[in-house]
Amino acid sequence: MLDIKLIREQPDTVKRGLATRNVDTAVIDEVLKLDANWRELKAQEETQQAALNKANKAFGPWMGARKKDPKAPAPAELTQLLGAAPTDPDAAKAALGKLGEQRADIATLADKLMAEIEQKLLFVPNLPAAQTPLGKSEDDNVVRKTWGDAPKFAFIPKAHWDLADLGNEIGGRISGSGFPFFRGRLARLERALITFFLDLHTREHGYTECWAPFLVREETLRNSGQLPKFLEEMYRTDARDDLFLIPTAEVPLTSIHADSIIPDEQAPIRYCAFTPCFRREAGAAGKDTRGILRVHQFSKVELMVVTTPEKSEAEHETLTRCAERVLELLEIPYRRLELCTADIGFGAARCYDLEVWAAGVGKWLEASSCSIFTDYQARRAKIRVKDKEKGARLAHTLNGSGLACPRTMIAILENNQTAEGKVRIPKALQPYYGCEWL
RNA sequence: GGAGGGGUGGCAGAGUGGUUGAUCGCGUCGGUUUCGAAAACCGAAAUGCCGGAAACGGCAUCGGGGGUUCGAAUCCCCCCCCCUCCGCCA
Repeated sequence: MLDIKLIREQPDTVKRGLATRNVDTAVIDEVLKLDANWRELKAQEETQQAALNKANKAFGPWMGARKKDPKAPAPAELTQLLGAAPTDPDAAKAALGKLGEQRADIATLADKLMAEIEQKLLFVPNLPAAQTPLGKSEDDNVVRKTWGDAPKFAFIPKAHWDLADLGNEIGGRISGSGFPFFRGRLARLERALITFFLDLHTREHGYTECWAPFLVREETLRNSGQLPKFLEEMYRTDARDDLFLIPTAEVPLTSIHADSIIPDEQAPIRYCAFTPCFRREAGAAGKDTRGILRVHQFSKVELMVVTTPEKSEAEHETLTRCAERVLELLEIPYRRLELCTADIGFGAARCYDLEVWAAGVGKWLEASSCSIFTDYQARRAKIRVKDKEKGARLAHTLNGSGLACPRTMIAILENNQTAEGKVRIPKALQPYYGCEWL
């Protein structure tokens, strides 16, 4: 969520930023209007409340005094608030009750306005960082680096669906399209990849391994920004439980420190977790659907970091490097794309996509997305850091895939194939897979 | 699923309708003392929102939401979480 104070103080900056993301900035003016209204009502409410509090505080002692002397005069606070000295406690009660109702009416209005403001802000994405390149569409993303060489073949390389049995028919029968069913070699390869990813990040990159729930509450998805905006993308259980299947481990990981304050010296806190990811892909029907290019359930090892605003920018690079390292060890050619303002994710301020080269389909495929959210998620999830001099302030969060299995698997299959249709397992993965050839 | 017990400040733990933002202890920070430290003593210390240049003032917060009341940490209702026992089950 964006900072309401920033919207108040620098509405034009906010609008400019949002405009670069192709967001209709009218919402900012609506929020400003509601906010001005809200503040006025809130001030009224609090003034009234302050007066009532004073009067009520004096009430008890008055009752006590009347026990000794039934003629004890009403305290000044009461007289002042009511305009005249009340004759007896019951009259005072009635009068105070009326004033209390008036206050409650104002409070109800104020609360309604605030709810409206929040409802609007929940649909407003983060502001892009200054470094994020301006752009109108994904075509304006910028290639920041390229690693490795695309393999050369003396034959026409096959697509992954022609190299191994993806089990799409079986999966389709038991769950529907977009649910591959691996048996034998690919199942083992999937497991090898997951273990390899986790071992690398926990042993060499300093991430704490997590095993998180795959079903979460609505509130948890709100914390990390998937809800309320992306409801259509989410699998949801029925009303008995009303839980959501996570679209990424980012969701449970981001909420680990929700509603809490972390001492600065503990930052950065780095987590990684394997989870399956569930996505309805509601808007993407028919696009890149062959093989396992786009599926409803896939495995992913996610990296997630909570840190201070001071350290977050450097951490973004570190995190991205951790993901790139996986690709380098697996000898997969990749490029780092910096997403432009039109293409960065909802909560992100800045984002690198790592795309792997897949020789069979002849495309760059997104295998990782490394984002810095600045305080956007932290504000929703109420994650703060605290330092003696700087006091408490919102934390910064980051996350990135390290990596997603299907796209990594596609690259391995397609890039390492031989003329005979065999696939060589990358050296670093061989101990995990158990042999050199698939 | 059934029965019971709990959720209070960084931790621990009082408080059952009226100056309680909340006793005491531990921990933390500052000071006195000391060559230095420990101990002792004195003192400080929550978060959010609104107003203010600031000092500061106001409001809110005792798991969350609603209610009763002039007034709620304290009474009532709903929800969530944790613990114990029973049942069921991988």
